[in-house]
Amino acid sequence: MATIRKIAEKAKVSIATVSRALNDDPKVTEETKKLILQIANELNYKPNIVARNFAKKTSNIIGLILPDITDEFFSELIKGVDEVTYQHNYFTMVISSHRYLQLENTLSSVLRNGLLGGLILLVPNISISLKNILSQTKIPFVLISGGMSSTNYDVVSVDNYQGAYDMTNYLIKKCGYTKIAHITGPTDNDDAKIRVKAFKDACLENTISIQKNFIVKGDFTRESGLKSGMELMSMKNKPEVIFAANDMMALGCYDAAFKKGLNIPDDIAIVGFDDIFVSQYLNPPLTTVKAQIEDEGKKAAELLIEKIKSKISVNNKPKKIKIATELVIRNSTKNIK
Amino acid sequence: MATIRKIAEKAKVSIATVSRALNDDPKVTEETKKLILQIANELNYKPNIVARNFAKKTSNIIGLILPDITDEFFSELIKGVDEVTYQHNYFTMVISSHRYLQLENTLSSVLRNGLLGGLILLVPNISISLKNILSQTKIPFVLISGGMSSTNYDVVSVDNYQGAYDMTNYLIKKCGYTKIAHITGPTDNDDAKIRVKAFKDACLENTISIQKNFIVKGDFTRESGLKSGMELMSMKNKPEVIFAANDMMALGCYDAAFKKGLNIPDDIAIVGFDDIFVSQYLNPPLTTVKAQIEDEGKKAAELLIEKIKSKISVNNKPKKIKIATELVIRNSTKNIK
DNA sequence: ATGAAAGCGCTAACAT
DNA sequence: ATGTTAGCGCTTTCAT
Repeated sequence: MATIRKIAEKAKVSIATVSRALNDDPKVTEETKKLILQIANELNYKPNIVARNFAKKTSNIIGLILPDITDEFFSELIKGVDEVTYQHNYFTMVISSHRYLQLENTLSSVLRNGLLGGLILLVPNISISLKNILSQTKIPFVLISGGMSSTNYDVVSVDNYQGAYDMTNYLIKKCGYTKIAHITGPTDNDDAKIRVKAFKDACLENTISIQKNFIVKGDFTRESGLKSGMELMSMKNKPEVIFAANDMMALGCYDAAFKKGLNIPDDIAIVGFDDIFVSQYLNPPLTTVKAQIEDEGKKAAELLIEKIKSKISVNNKPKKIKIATELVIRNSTKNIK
Repeated sequence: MATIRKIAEKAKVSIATVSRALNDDPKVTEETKKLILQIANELNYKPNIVARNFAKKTSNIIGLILPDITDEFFSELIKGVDEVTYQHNYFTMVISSHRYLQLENTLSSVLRNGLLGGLILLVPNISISLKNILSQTKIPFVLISGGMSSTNYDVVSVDNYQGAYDMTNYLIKKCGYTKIAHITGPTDNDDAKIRVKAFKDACLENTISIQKNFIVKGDFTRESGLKSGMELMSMKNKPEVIFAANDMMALGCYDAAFKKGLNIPDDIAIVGFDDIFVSQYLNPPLTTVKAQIEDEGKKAAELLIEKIKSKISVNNKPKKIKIATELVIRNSTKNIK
């Protein structure tokens, strides 16, 4: 395997010059640079990245920590991240926070083993223990998380508020619904929290009163959608439409409607959030909120690399990037005005 | 940041001893080992993996090279791989072979930059140029690929033959269809090739004659499924059932049936291969062939790690692992006997 | 059982 | 503009 030493010998220069030439140092003559590059090419030289990272005490590997679940949009997210890291000559390392190990453990080992030059962290919320760990690390990171609240971190997030707000508004203003239920996500999930908030705000601003029992708890799974959907559909005075905090739960509501023998949208309308692949194929196709997840990955990676490259401006204000959402109107709702 | 040197000082031993203790070398006294471990713990020492890999000229990072497309099962595959690499103290690095760069370029840089200790490679087929590159590398690898033909490589593959054979058999024997069409995948895709082969074999063995124009080319996309489906459904003497080589194309056939005003399965039956998430939600739910993709990832990773750890037995026969498939009977076919 | 020292391939002062 | 050299943190001979 060719090393800079071999190149140096062949070119009759020092390894330092070779290193400089390879790194395009302007202090090297064009002539020698050309020679060295040519020899490197002949020898089919590939720099040893491990040695380089080790010597520079940096790393061009970016970690992407994902929860230990399979989610449809992970591959989109990975793709987005990888696309921009790749363009900047970084590598992407996908790391699951495994069930046996809490996120905290995964993090604290990964943050200090020298492997990573930066970190993108997908978390349901920004907990105290997370803050503790993150406060100890020197490597740049950005969070992907639903809430971007008051933290000091750089975070990119789907614009949950706008998305849920628009949807609720659409339900009220365009469709004319007044009896609107909401199935929430997990209580510790920031995306979910913000979606309820926006839902409530939109109702209030349209002077739609929110029945307490029209807001029921879910956990983002299809099963919980089924369960909560059943609950809602069994009420004597049932809602006209159910806004599930994500599409998977909307799916569960479809199951519930089927069980109840209710027609969508005539007997009960259903909408979701996410626009997962299946949603367009449901019967009827699901009205939902779509976010560009690949874009979220890209934005996170861009922000991270910017942070890495400008270590100076570490005291910049934390950046909060929102990924725009868009309403996808299909046939699970109708105009009842 | 604590290093072995600091630990050595505190423990009043040499760094060599610390290194040994940390690596559980039996030559170190239990006593000193205990002391060193305790100090390491106090200092919150984390080994620098980059330094270790560099010194040992090995790497505990396993590369997983994926094509530059988003596919639903990538995240399952990644999960499977990561689960076992993690258990063996390896990391998983996901690498897309980017569109600008051919797989060959991605590979040849990644194979020699020292970053990876092993490689899992997902490829549509095993081309000559791929063989050329792989023949030059010293790092252990395993392929995930449809065909496992005559190559000298370790490869894990979905059992395409059995899956497609079973499906065809089911169509003939259980349902009683005799006019069966097949939409193939891309011509250079080994999974696709084997599926056609199995389809033909099963027809022949059941003395079902195969009309030439009943085998039409597709490319695994929904659009091609629509196109080929239209073609098939427009024939004066159209097939009773279409076996699409994957679910995405079956989806396209659903679109075609809709356009043609044909009822599934009464006017035309449709089956697929893969069992992607959406298939169960189609109307009617799609009969298809399912493979455990997460398992495929696990198997690939296990095989790779086995290879890495037993560098000696490099001359072993290449292993060929098949991931079992299972028929998922839903309602896009019916008994016409 | 432990220590001394070389070295992995590269970068980055510091000379010249 | 180029060379010399130390050193990144660790493993691994080779001594002892």
